Amino acid sequence: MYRTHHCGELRASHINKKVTLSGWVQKSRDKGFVAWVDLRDRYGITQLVFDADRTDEKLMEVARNLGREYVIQITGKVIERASKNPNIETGDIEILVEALKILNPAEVPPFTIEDNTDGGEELRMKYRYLDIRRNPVKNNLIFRHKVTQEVRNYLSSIDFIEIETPYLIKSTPEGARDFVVPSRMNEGQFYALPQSPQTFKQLLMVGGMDKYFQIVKCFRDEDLRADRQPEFTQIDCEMAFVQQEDVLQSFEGLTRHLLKTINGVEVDAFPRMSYDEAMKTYGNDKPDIRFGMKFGELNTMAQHKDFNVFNSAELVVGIAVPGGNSYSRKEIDKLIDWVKRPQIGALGMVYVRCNDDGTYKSSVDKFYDQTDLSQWAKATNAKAGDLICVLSGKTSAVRAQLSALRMELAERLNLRNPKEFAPLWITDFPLLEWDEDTQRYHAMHHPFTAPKPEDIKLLDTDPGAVKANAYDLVLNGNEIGGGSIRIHDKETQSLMFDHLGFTKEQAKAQFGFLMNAFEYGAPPHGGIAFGLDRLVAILGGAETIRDFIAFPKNNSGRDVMIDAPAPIDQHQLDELGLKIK
RNA sequence: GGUUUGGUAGUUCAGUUGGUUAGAAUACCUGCCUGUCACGCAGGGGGUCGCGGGUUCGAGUCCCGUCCAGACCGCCA
Repeated sequence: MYRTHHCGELRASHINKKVTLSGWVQKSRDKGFVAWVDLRDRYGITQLVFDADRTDEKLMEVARNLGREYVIQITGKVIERASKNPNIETGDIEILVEALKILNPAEVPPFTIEDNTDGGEELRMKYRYLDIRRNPVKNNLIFRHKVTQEVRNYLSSIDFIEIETPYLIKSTPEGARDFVVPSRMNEGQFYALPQSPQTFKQLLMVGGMDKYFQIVKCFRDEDLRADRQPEFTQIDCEMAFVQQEDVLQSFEGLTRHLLKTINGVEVDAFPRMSYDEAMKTYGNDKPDIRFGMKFGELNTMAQHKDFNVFNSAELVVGIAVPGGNSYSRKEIDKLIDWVKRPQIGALGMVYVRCNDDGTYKSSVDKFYDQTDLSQWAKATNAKAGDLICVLSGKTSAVRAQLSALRMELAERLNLRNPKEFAPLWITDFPLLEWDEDTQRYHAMHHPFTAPKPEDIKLLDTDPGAVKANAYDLVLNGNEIGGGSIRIHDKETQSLMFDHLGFTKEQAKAQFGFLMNAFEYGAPPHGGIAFGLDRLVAILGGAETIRDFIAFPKNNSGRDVMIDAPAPIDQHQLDELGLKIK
């Protein structure tokens, strides 16, 4: 037997008990007359004591030579500490060791296994198995387990069934790039890994499994970010015989359950906002509504003077920065430089200082008087002491720029409190989106999303104006879930493929199985998928999802621990009938 | 594909205007220490300054190229 107890459970009530513990050497402190060793496992730390008076001389010598991260097993007696440590759970007791066995010695680890490690990101990823021994990483993985367990509990309690769908499926041209897998038995042919189990869950609805969910890996071969991995986990869900309202209610329930059980937070009914309103008010389809700084559109009150920059702009829009009037000229110039960075791309920024005496001082005083500026202040909801930042230009670009500025300023002003949770439904997304590169419309969500019935007539005349029964769930400025009511009849589906530029033959080749299924009694259905990694990170109050993934990939999609991806043998290539150029 | 920041001891970093033998902290090793728990004290070892080229009397420092890593833009139905 390797252990009778774990390293986090012994208390004063165990005094005089003989116990066996196994774990890793966290640290030893040798005072000469006495030496202590902190023994660590997943559950905590227990102090071992070796004492010149009470410990055998040979054992004392072994204890002195233990290195960090040695795996050892000890047997000894639980005794009361002469000086207690109130900072740890087991701080009242220690183990007077009688026998010690080194189960496995260890090299000195490349970084310290402590909460505040000295190791950098890259090194920790290379030795992720050591990183996982550290509390912050370990606790994040346990946290993730709790979240997934609550998801399964809740969805099961309302009759959802978890069903696995295949990983080796077919590549489709729409959407993200696929990861492809060559087939040895079918030379020259390829599977693709799913970007989501979308069509399979719809087929499960046709199959009568009217409430399905799955916690499932999905794969997208696109460039990475701090919150994006090439393989990621979704909580994928679908329901039959439902309208949009049913889906929103069910998954508002799930989200509320998670906030309550995981974070102990009770949230009121989630507010809802149309896509158009979100874009107009926040310049963004995933607004963080924990703070204000709403957009004020200024076209009517800024395009009547000789300021050509504004007069020629499609949109003039501003936000009020709380307390921003205290910024120095230099700080404002820096802000202007910030929005002019290529990543943001604004050509410039007009600002208005809102003085405490109710007057205004702007960078465009040559063109606008106090009356104009006071109207701007009203439109942006600016108070005395604020700073109004105004951008202008093409609508879509300006909204993106001002939205980026809004988030940056909120970050600087500490308005993004990770302990506060502000969920928000965004509804009524456009069905289609114009793509400049390919000069055609693309599905904004995916090609199975149902147009709003009343908008179908617009498909031929004004495709961009057609709205869909599609929705996103936004939490603190992050899209944590998105879904839609799906098309469930063959006619509408083939109409959609038409508008997306598929020929009849292409549609049949790609999605014939789905069109066929729709001929055999497909029920009305819809669903949603949550990004689990991101959801867990946000509930955990962190911004980077890598901290909540046991073995994540780096910025260039590499696993630096196993050094993947890697070339394969010529033999393997030959078997697969592949040739590297 | 683009913009940008970085790469110096095991690790995290400093290194000024180009100038003597490249430093600190921590980790590691040795010794001391009668209750430590971020133990303390004394001492010690440890460097291809990412790589290649160039400018210069002289390059960690300047220039060019390249590799690697991070953040962001494009991309992510």
